[in-house]
Amino acid sequence: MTKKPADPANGSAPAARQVPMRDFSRSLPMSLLRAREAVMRQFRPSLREHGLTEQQWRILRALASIEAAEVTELARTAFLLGPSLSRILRDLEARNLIERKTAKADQRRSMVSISREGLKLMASVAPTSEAIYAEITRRFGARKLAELQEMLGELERSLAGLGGADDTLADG
Amino acid sequence: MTKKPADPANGSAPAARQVPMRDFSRSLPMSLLRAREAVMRQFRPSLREHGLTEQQWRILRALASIEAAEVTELARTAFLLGPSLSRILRDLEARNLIERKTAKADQRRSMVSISREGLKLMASVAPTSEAIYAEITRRFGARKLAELQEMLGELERSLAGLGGADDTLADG
DNA sequence: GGGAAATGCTTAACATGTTAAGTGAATGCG
DNA sequence: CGCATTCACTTAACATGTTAAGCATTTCCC
Repeated sequence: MTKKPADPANGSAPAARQVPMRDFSRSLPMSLLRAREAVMRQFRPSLREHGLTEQQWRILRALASIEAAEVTELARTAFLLGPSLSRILRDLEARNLIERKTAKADQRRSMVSISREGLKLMASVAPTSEAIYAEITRRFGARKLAELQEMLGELERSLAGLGGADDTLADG
Repeated sequence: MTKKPADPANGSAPAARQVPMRDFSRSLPMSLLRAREAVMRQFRPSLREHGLTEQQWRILRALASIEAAEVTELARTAFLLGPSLSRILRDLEARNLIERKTAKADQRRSMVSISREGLKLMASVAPTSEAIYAEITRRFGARKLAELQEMLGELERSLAGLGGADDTLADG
């Protein structure tokens, strides 16, 4: 199998490269996607055993660290879009893992917090999760991991304010 | 509002950190997700104007560079799961952007290739796409970009063979 | 005060991610 | 040959991503 398509030294390229574009497999989005998938592949089975998806786990973690939050704030913290979060909160509430109550001062807002049961679930998942993270750190190297995170942060910052079209977000 | 929750210097932390775990916002999956989103945010509007999703674009690019491929090979190249690819190919075929024909030697396999119309569409999208990529490269720095991609590749390799549970993939 | 605009959240609609099951075709092997 | 197994791909079912509407509530401002 060891087949290497799109070899630039190919004397008679059999029809490839019909549109002028950089090599597909080396695009930044692909690199990021593949790397992330390699990481998440490690966590998914453990989460699944506890009946949690990656996003549900993100929400519980976010809630456990900030006590209570409005939906919009939670969306920003867990990096989820409003509609996704809305659905997930509905399900987590039905499973009694979170609690909601509308704010007194502003009927539009609802405060979300993790329930006692949610905390118990977290406590049962956290050890495995931390162990996996430790193994990843060990394999890749703690220093390199820190460097990588730094670069990812820089990339994010360098693209901030290059808004993707019609948006006027700019945030606060 | 420049609010910084989970401040470690907070004299009377109001209930946070109820489960022992590293800081949520600094997890590797989150960093990768945020970085990728920052990048994709740049491309999506342009793709959308041409009626393409990110994944559809990936498939067209993959096909344009390798001429024709079996579905499974295409899934690996475009980094998509079988079911996703199956759906997308159905739609792309209905839009006459790709062509399919079952292999003679093995009726199970189907060979997929990009159509003339698909190539035209690609040609109309590629310039904008390349320009966006160039701007990203300019902002972040070409050298740093190469470094980042190298690290991402290393991360992926260092986690290969740490299979996510019951799998016996190991591939070839 | 009162209506237009903004805000916070939810629903809707369509596309993909993820896992499991299904279908038809090819292979292995007794 | 016959049949269980494997293989390539598709369908199905549920969850999330993404964009656009919808619905209260609140704020702005005359």
